[in-house]
Amino acid sequence: MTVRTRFAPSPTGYLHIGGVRTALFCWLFARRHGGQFILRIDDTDQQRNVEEALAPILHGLKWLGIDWDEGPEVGGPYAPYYQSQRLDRYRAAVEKLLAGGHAYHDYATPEEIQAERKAAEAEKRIFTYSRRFLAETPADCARFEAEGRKGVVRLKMPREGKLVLDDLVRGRVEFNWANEQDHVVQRADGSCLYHLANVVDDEDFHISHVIRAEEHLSNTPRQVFLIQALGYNLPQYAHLPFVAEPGSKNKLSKRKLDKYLKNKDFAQLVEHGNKILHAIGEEKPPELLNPVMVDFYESVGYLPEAIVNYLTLLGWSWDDKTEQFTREELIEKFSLDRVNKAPASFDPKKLLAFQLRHMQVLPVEQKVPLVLPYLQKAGLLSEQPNKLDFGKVAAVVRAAGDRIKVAGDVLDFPEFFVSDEQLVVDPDARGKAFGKPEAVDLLKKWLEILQTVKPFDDPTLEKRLHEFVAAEGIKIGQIIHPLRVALTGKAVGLGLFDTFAILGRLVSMSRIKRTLRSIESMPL
RNA sequence: GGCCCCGUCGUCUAGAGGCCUAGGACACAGGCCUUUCACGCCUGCAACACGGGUUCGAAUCCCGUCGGGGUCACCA
Repeated sequence: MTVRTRFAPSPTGYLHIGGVRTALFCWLFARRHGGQFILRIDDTDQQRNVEEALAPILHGLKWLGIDWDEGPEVGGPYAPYYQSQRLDRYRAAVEKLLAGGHAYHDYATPEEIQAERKAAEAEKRIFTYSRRFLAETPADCARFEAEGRKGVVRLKMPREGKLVLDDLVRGRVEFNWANEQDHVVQRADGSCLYHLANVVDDEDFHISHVIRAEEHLSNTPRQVFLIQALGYNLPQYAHLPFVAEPGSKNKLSKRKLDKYLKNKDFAQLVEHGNKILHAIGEEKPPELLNPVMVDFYESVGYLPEAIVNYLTLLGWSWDDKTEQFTREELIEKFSLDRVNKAPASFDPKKLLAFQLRHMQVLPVEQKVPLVLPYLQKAGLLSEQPNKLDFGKVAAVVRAAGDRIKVAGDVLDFPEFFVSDEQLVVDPDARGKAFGKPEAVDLLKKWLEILQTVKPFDDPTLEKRLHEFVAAEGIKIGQIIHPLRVALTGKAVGLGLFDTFAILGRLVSMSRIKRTLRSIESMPL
């Protein structure tokens, strides 16, 4: 049997982190078994512009490398893949249901149904529709319609027996048919409902494995009924636990950002992203700067590999120690029977840890293009960088090493890309570094030496500074800290000798001189 | 509330009757390295929800309790 899985987003304008996780598992499973992954668009009942609301979702999936074999943009043998274009299929299914006696026209008003439901609740018994407005013949229909009633089509659900389902992640699950309602499949206006559409499409697309979020588990009986009534093939089901809020078991939701911000780790994540977006002038309104959407991670410079790796490990594991996987390894190793049943809460700190690991394996040449756009958007690098610019960026990236965790972190080091005049000096750092009386004197002496350092590179500079320190009988910190502040305006940064080498002799010396002048004109 | 699902360190998880005085990772604390920061290294803290069974033996099987979540639409 060919494995065919599908992800069926509805066009909401953004890609939710929990949604991608589901898509990822579907994709991984299909790839693992050499099958197909299908993207279907659940756009029934969609008022807004579908293409517009779909674009960010497709973009997000592509960014993560989750490619689809059939669906929007690529088409496929069972097109169309938009539900809004398949309405005739659903209507045909309704006719078949009616013809087979598995559904009936019903003329009860929503209020009448509601009243029955209330009554059942009051008597503490399971609500079962009386079917008193059921119409099985054209004559019945005509009679109700003459009363001005509008008809819907309801499923004639079984009222006894049970459904036994073998779910690929949850194992055996049982439902009593008596608890199921006569669900509506076609509205009074003739349009069809999701569950019907869903089942028809899965059949039409030959979906072999329905892998979806746990919230659909309770919907499964009615879908199974539909499948059986229509004579379709029953797919295998796998209900995934959902991604939960940080530190809780509640489903992660994009609307509760305010609440999540009270979580320290989450607040830190947003703050980190905010800083980067601010620097590149792409600040977003708070509702769009939302780490619940994958777009956030792309815009601050996370690696898709890291997100994929982290998300896969959220609910799935390979063994008791391996955590870092490449995409290929994931495809090779993924299986549904190692998917956990309990919801897993999203941990921003751990995501960052995965990000670091994936950054660490990238050579400098691969990090440079990642980092370039951030420098350009921040106005620190020309749109058409020359060879020299590339060299400098590469040098900064190399020297920064693990300090650049996400691509946007390169903006922590603007000192290498601004002129002396533009250099921002942190007053605290300045005060601390030059508070010692000997600092100015040492800086002046070192400036003399600097002129003669040849070649002006890391090892030579280091050697000369150590000699200087020995000759002066000082501790290395006494000179290193003032120097760093003079060169970068900050107390923290790259290694001092890297800083010298990247800045070059000219800039280094001018920044030291500038600092000396500033101390003289504006003592501490 | 009915139905369904779930319940191992703060978090992600390993664990399919003895390998468990419960392992790994992130986080946290302390230390080391060091030129600041990041990285790295070492050490520590820390969990089988509870109660009954079954068994020579249970985190693992059964029952119950409690707790958490999902779902109950002419939404998807």
